[in-house]
Amino acid sequence: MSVGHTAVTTEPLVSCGGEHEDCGIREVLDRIGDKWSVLVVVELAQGVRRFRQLQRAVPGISQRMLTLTVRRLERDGLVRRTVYPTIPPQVEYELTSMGHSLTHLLKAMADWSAAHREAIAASRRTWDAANPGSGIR
Amino acid sequence: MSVGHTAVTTEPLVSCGGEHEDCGIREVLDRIGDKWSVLVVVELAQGVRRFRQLQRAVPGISQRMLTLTVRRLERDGLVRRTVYPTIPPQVEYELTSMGHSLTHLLKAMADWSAAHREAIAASRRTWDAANPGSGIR
DNA sequence: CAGGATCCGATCCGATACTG
DNA sequence: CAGTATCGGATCGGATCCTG
Repeated sequence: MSVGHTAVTTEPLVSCGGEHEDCGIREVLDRIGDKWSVLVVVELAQGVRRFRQLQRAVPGISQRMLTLTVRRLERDGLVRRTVYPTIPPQVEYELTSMGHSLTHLLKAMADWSAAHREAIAASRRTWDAANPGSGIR
Repeated sequence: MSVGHTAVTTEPLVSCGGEHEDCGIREVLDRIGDKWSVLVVVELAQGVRRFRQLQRAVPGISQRMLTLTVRRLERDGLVRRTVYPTIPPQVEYELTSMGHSLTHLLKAMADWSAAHREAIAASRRTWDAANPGSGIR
């Protein structure tokens, strides 16, 4: 029963394939849901980058995390790593075609975020005011 | 090392707004990038659910995590929680309109995952074979 | 420059016990 | 049924030091 509100109930059209429990959503999040991956991918969407260049472009990331992040992206086939045996060493990172396809998904996330950021922030303020000291965040 | 088509470079068209560092992507991931949120949302996309019903529908989730997950979703305005003061207590959870809009994004994630799952798995196998004992995963 | 190795605190999450 | 409270292990990520 609808509770007065709009409740258009426009047919889910969502979820996975019916009664199937999980789609591949968790797999995507396991891959890019960490703290830095999407930021690195977004920067690489601009073009080829070297290691230090990436680190400067992603404020706050440590060498350790940049290394780990870029290694995982390479392992998944989203990023191509090219080493030039020069002195000092030079390493270039760039998105693969699969990496580029991912940026379309990131664009969709950015759009959704922009569209609902205000509403979410407002909902949080309301909820926090109604539930003081709940410990939730 | 080029795999198939190399560098079509179809113009990023991606990223955020130019030189702007971060879009809202990280905000989205901070919200639904945790272990259980998307699974709960996907289940709620099917319709109204009670607490135990949700827990049974999402295999492996503990009461604690279900409570925390559903509370955060409620706080963000993605889920509406309705309490019926009966004995035993009855609580219903359902997606808000904003929650339903999120399912479209989840659909996009599921589609991308399905389209690239094989390629990613293959890339991992190749990488793991070429980098034994790297510790990366 | 581009990392590898190590230490360590913060956080996440599962298991368990208890409550109205 | 629908939670709350507490404990502890596992993982994540930051800081630092070292190397070719």
